[in-house]
Amino acid sequence: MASLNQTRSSNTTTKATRGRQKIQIKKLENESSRQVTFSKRRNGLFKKASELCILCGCNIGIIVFSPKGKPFCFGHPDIDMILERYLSKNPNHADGFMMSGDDIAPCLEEFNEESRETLEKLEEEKREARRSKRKRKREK
Amino acid sequence: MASLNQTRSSNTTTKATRGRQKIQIKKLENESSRQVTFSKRRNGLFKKASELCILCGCNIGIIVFSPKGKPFCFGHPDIDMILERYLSKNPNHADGFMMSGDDIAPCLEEFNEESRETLEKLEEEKREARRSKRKRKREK
DNA sequence: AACTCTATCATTAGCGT
DNA sequence: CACGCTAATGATAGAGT
Repeated sequence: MASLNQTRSSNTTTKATRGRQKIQIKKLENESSRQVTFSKRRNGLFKKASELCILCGCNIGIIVFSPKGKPFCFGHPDIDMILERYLSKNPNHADGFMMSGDDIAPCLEEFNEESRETLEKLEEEKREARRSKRKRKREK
Repeated sequence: MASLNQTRSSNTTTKATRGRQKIQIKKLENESSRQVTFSKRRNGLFKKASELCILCGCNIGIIVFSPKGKPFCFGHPDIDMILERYLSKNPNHADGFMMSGDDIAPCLEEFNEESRETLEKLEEEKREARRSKRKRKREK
């Protein structure tokens, strides 16, 4: 049974599209693609939130200010209940788990190429390690 | 070139794992798997939010109350700024775009098997239509 | 600007540790 | 209970309409 894995090798067959391409997580400078991405990903985010609510029976509130400053909200059961509950429970915002966006990804302002590249190199190494591990496993 | 698509037919080769399985978006009744899913998906949600912030330069605040009532927050630049901005801009919560979780997916309480199945049948038909369309295209 | 489409990348269900 | 893994599902970049 011949390996058919690396068919699609190239040049004669033209693909319909290049499909999804990998992107860097950095500010989109092109105005219109930023707008498109904003819509798509905002929808994706709200969908994820909705699934989490249903799967785990939890309550979630999300407020998004678009680049232009327009607010978009998601809430289950509804955003105001979430806010009330949050504000009454955390009058001084003391307890509970708190995460700033900067914890996961560097802040926009402080973001620099070097640290991004370092992070990516690490991720790529991880993927590579995984790949070769899988390969070795198959060869056993 | 023989079709290799339906290899993996079965019984001799044992896979390491069954991999990710499709699930219904309905409340997880098993306590521990609900807890695991909650952690995983909450992290996923925060990551998505963080990427959206960076890509589009927008501000996002998220408040999640776990099934047990513990609050988890995400905020860029930080949750309190988002809340202040939201509350001052929308003192009576009138303008802006608002979405309840129920708009995307049926509310937990009102969720019934029948409507879920209907929705799924529709999705499946959509997928099927897409598949056959693709096939026809290939045959041209 | 909101849709569709496809190829590709990213997330995660179900197990093990 | 938080992590690691693999195979699968799910999200989406880029292009077209």
